[in-house]
Amino acid sequence: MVKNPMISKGHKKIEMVKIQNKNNLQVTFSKRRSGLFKKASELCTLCGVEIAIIAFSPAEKPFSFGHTEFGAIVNRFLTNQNHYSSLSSNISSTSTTNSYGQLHQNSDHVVHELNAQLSRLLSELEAEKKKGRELDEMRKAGQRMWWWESAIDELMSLDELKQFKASLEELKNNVVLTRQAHTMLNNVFEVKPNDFSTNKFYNFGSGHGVF
Amino acid sequence: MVKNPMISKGHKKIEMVKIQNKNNLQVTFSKRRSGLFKKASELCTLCGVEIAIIAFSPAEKPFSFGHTEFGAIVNRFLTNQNHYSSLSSNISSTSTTNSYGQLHQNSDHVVHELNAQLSRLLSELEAEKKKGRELDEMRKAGQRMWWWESAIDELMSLDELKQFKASLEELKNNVVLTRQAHTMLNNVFEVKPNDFSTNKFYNFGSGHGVF
DNA sequence: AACTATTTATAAGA
DNA sequence: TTCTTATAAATAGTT
Repeated sequence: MVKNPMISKGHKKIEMVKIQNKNNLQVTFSKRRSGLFKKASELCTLCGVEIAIIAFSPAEKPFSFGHTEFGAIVNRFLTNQNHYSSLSSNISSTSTTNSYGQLHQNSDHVVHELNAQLSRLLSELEAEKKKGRELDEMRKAGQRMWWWESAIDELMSLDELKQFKASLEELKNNVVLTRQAHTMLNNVFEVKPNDFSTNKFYNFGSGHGVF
Repeated sequence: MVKNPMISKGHKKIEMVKIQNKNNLQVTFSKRRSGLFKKASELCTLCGVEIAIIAFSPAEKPFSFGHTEFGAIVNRFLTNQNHYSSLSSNISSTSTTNSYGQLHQNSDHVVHELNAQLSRLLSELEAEKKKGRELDEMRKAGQRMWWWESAIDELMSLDELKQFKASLEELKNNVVLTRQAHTMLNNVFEVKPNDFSTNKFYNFGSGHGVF
């Protein structure tokens, strides 16, 4: 439309193939990740829905968009496995700091995310009142932000989850059990779906530590 | 078609608040979800990174964007628990029908639980990528599509995971064990982080079924 | 990090 | 639902 001596200073359409130049790739990732999270935030606000995103950067660093409880569930699971002190303290003390640190570097998007946070807070609070427990835990932990954008320290606990699973496999394959234990193991490993609401062995419906 | 040359038929800037009109909200959700997933797809292609998204529609229906392995890992986990016939078949055949009802009944918890699932699965995915084996299996299995967009039937197996976990808790609390079993159970429930690479009990590094 | 030409997304209407 | 189109928003290349 505008014709002047400085033609085509704007961008060109880019081919949809992996960017080879490392620097361009990093810049594009940052820009587009920000754009993606902004879009997600807007969609959450406009439609009142839940969205969670995990994106692994070219440097394999995980970035996420979502609810604070996202990582807290994993934390709670690990806590239930009796190593609360080593993991939970680490998570709660570092995630908040890192979240804010990263967020300050992206004030434009913080505005959007906080807007989404605020608009959703009211309706979220109502739902939480009915439930109560988990959100109270989060509040006590001081994690009051709804939306965050940061590397996910919590995900680094994957190794523990893998080890837990491996332990279960070993248990299944090798343990010598009493008859009672054998029955229970059968329940564990050959459980049938949709038939447990009245079975006392499976009534752990506290709402905590689902997995 | 054009009927009036310059009348404002185009869109207007919209306020970033929740849309009240149900119909508009649904339309906007669909459009923007598509846009979000497209952006994610482009980011994946351009930067060669992994991204996964879960978005819950206004009707609490889960939509996801991610790698095909996303759901495959869940199935693999369940399969490894030796109830393949009862669970996997159920998942593939009935979850589509039954799952939505379950979601409606426990949407709050499901959101949190799915988030936890997502975090684990993506971490798992990251681990798998480094090893490469699972990806190769998927390719050989003919699942060559990178990206998909659909309701997540695989995640509807969450109830089974909960029951599995509950069973483990019961086992931990009540089983009468041999010394060997007791040792193994201690390993399972009191496992210490980052200390298992040399422990034979935890050497299941086949690349399969990490969690 | 900021700028801007251009592409892309999308709100409203058909 | 899908298509169209005016306009808003995102962004590639540059400074």
